[in-house]
Amino acid sequence: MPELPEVEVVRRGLERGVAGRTIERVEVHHARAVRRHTAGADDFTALLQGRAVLGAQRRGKYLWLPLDSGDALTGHLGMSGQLLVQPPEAPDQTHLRLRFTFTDGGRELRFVDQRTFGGLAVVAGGADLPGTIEHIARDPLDPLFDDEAFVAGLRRRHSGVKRALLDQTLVSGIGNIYADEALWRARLHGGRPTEAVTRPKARELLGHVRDVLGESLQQGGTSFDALYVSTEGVSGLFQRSLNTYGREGEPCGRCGAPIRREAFMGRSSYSCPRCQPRPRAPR
DNA sequence: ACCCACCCCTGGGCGC
DNA sequence: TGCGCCCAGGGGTGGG
Repeated sequence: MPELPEVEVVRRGLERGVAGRTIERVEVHHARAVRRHTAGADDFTALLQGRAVLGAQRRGKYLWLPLDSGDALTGHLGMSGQLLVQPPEAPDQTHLRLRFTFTDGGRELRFVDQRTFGGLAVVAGGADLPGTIEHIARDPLDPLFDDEAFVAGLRRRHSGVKRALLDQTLVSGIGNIYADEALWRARLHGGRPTEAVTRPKARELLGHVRDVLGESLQQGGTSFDALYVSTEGVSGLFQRSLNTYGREGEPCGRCGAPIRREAFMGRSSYSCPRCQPRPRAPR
């Protein structure tokens, strides 16, 4: 599951469901799920068994569980990953990749991932901020996010606004859905050159990003289908509030013009052709 | 710096 | 029914 609201929903579920518990056993059902743990699956399990989970942290779309060893169990959900907290008797999911049982004999943690773009790894000494995640910027809901640094960084770039929003080293947590939604609110086409975005407009855009992420989080995130669920298997509701994403041909909620879809970076961008006019030389 | 093409996968929907 | 496309909230890499 991809973007910040959905990942934050999962983080909260992990905080409630596994923090304070001690891992008893780890089962690797699919090697790809631990491919980022370069020392291999056996090393992965050895570093986890008997370790207590101290909490659940997030940076952008990356998650990590600090352990009492000082290491961190890091994870990224990719396009279709789920971290579920399930009773041991619950039947195995079709795409169950990893299972973690706990010494208290309670609910298991399961990593389920249809497309296997996601994965977990143990990062040595990474309890505070795993080294593999250091390159990720803070997200706009992070109290330490620096608004003015974002505004300056955006305007310093030579790129398109949407590319910049999707660049996790500039600002994290934004993916295809929330980039399109924030751009619609800001009446900006994603191809607008970043240099041409005024300081006030950049601040306004950031405000819309923050709003849309926050509103979605309150709704439990966006769930078009059963792939995007909380640790309890619950779907979010924000798809009802989307203004552009996935709504090609439907009327813009502001002006009524049919929402357009354009190819972008091998995927799709949705925007209002009237509220978000294409720049002369889109990027 | 930046951009692109391409890689990693599975499955659902669609046209034929 | 089945096949071949296209599409999907991710990121990383290597070459230009």
